[in-house]
Amino acid sequence: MLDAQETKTAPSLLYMVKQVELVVRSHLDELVKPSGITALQYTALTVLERHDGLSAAQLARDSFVTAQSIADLVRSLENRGLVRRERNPRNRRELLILLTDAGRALLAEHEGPVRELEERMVRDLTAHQAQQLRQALTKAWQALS
Amino acid sequence: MLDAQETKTAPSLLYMVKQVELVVRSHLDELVKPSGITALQYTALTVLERHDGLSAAQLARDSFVTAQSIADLVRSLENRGLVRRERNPRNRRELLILLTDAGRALLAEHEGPVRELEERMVRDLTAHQAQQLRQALTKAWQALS
DNA sequence: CGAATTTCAGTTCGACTGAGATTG
DNA sequence: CCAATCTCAGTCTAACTGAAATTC
Repeated sequence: MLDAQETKTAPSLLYMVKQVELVVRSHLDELVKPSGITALQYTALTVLERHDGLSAAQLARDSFVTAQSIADLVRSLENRGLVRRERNPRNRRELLILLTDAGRALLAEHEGPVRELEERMVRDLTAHQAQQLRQALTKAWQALS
Repeated sequence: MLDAQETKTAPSLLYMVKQVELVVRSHLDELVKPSGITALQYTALTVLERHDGLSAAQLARDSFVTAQSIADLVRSLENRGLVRRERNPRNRRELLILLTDAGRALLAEHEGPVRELEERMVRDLTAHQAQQLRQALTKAWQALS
C-alpha cells in the first residue's frame, strides 16, 4: 500500500521481492489452514512432490536452514501421516523422506486453489511477461546462490 | 540447488519468489549483522527512509503482521537509538516513528553494499530485463494486495 | 458507542547452538 | 580420523492471541 503509490524514491528490487513473498505467503497460509498445516509445511510437501525421497539434510540446504530446524517440520509431517521415512540402503546414515498417499491426496486437494493464486498473481501480465518473470527470478536466484 | 537443475516439473512462480527471497535475506542478514541488527530491522529502517513519520500500525499493515509484532521491533530500534517516537499532534492515539541521525548514518553505511547485492542479483539480466522484473513484481504485488 | 492505536501479558512456532551417536 | 547425517536438549526471536487504556 505504501510504496507503489506515493513513492519518493523507488523501492529496491530486494524490497519488492520481499513484499511479493509476504503477500503470497499470507494468501497461501489462508489456503492451507483448513488442512491444519502451515504454508511452510505445504511448500515442503511440494518440494517432495518434485523430488520424492529427499533426505532431511538436502531439504535443509534447499531451505537455507539447519538440519535441526528441518527435523521439527519433518516430524510434524510424519506425525500427521503425510510423509514416511526410511533408511537409504545405499547410505545408511540418511533417512529418506517419502510422500504417503495421504500426503499426495493433500497436495491434490490444494492443487486447484494454489494454481488460481498463481494465476491471480500474473493476472496483469501477458503470458510472455509471466514467462520472462519466471526466467528472471531463476537467474536472480542463481546469481545469488 | 535442487530445482533449477534436474527439474521434473517446473517449480511454480510462487516457489521461485520464495527461493529468491530466502537467498536475498540470507545475504542481507550477513551484510547488516556487523551493525547488530537483523535484515528485518534493516528493512524497516529503509521503509522509514522512504516514509518517515509512519505509525506502528501502518508499518504493521505494510508488513502483513499484527501491531503487537511490530511493537517489539520498533522498541528494539528505539533502544538502539536508531528511531525515536513522538505523538502525532493531529491524532493523539498515534506515535509517529522517526529516524534519528544514528539511524540515517546506519542506512548510509550500508547503502553501497546493499546496492552491490542488488546489482549482483540482476548480474545476468539486461538493464531492460531488470526494469521488466521490477514492473512485473509490482504488478504481481498489486494483483495480490 | 464503535473503531483505531498502542501497550501489557502470556503463548507458540520456527529458527538457532551445542553435544552426542552412527555411518561412510 | 574426519565428514556427513540424524537426534536430543536447551535457548531465543519473532510471530501470535487476548485484554485493557486512550483517543477520535
